[in-house]
Amino acid sequence: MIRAGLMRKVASGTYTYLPAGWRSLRKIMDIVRQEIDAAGALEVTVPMIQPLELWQQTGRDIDYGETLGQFTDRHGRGNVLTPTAEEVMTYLAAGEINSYKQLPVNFYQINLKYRDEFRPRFGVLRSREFIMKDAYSFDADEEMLERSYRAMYDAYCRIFARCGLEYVIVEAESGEMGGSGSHQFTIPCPNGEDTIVYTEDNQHAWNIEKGPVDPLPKSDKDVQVGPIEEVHTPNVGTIEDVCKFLKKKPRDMIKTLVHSMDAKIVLALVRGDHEVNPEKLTQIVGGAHIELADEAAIVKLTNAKVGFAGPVDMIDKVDMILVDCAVAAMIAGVSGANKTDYHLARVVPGRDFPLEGDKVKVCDIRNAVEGDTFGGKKLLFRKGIEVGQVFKLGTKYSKKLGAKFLDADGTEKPCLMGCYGIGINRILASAIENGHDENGMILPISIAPWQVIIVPAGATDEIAAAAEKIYNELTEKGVEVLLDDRDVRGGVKFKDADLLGIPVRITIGKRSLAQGQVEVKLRTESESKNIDLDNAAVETVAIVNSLKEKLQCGCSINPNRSS
RNA sequence: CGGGGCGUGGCGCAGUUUGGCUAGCGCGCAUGACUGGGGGUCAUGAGGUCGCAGGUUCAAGUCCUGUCGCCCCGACCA
Repeated sequence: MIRAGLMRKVASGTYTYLPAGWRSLRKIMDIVRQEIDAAGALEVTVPMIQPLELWQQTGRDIDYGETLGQFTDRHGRGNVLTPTAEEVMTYLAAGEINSYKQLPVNFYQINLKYRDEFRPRFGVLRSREFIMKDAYSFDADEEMLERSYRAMYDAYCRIFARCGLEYVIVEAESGEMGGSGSHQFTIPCPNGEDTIVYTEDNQHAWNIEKGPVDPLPKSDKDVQVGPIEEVHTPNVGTIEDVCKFLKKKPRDMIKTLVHSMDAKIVLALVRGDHEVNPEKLTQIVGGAHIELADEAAIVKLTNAKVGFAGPVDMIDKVDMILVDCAVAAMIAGVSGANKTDYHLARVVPGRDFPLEGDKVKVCDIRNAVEGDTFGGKKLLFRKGIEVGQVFKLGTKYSKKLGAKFLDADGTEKPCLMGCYGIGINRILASAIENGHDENGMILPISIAPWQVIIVPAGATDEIAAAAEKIYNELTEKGVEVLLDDRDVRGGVKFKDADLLGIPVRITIGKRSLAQGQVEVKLRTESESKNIDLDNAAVETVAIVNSLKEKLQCGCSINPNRSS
């Protein structure tokens, strides 16, 4: 994006958008605005600098942590640089909404957001400042919320299709009841930050953080395993080292991860080749804050150096043991011995540590991996960029900020809310990520900075006049045209036209002009064709229109929604 | 926050180890000529507080101290 002259970096995570880049962003914003308006939402704009008190009322000044940009003004008042606007929008609604007769209503804005990212990276994909469309719906009951939610969901589908993007809708909350409280819209892309897990029939997709997996079958219960055995494993604390040392595979290991939940200790057991999924852990412990214990706590618990923790004889020393289904399905495995430089071989789940009891839970606590299934269907993986999310908030904010209304039955109730975000910059970034070749960008016509570029190749008056003529005609017909009238060689202009990714190029040269013709070439094709100068404008309009019609990339994986 | 690296014309870098004379190179830029369909050639020229502050020294881009900024890697952030 920097090479193409779309933007320049000012500081880590902040960018200046140059004319071409800003035009693209504006076109994306126009599409978003049209579709969100059409879905019935009302555009407003709220301050970027918001009073800290509002954020304290919802507790999000703490929840957001250091990502929340703050400063104190000269009066000593706390201010927040808005990363999102639930508080202020709810505060607005609290003042405006009194009666059920005013509902539903949906306020949105397209505005700069700020997040003090601990580490901005991937260029514009994770920047400190970015443009976001954020909408907030206020409803009287579940059914109304579902309609508001659905309206946004559908609008998002239209938006991404119009932007010429292939997208995937992932279930962001594992929906136990069939319906889901949140969906993410993700653009598949090898460089994406997120990993999407989806079933082979394309019916379900999740973020890896949420993707459920079927329990693995327990193989041959009858196999007799010898007694547990302690083995000396000097200085081999990691799974990899232990495997090498004992000539085992990671899948034969039982990995024991000590977690702390406030003062409580929780053991999480997963197979050596699996990864614990913190999101699933949080879910299982009922949303409590749970994290990997620090070294001191591990040493204290196991009486051993880090790397030698194991589940055997631990049940009385910890508050909970969470056993991943895959571990429960193992016949026997190798685990730490809770003794520095020792491991235990032939540890049998159920025999050498419990699989049931008050403090024990066998459940799904790991990331899905290649080969896993869900509902019997194979799980597949793709990287992606999250560009939008729709979310049912419920009454979390409306209760705390007093967004209430008087219902038809005369009782006062908090509004049911939903929030809906789209990252404008990320749409552009992912369009480029998925649309480029060695010569530069290949942009969909709906978001390219210009639809057509005119390249006069040669410096004669005739060529300049013809270029001017087509430029004027196309502009009159409402086509967005860029005329490259720089005094540089043709090759330079061609390179730049390709780099910018403008879908249609009209080249005017001496040879073809002598026959009253100009050349038209699409960015996506290598061959050009000649058309008459007199018809050039008309034919170009037709080409532009057909490109627009061909846009609909659509959704490749769409969860089968119950509603 | 931890680990590593880098700040020198607009951009990319060399020079720093071992202090020394006028701080170089490529690209870009300006002017002119030749050129003119995929980043052409030649000539001439402009442009630098060496991140900032202090110190050592006869002498600092180079050594010392502090400070600021940026990049990369990792602790995992909706």
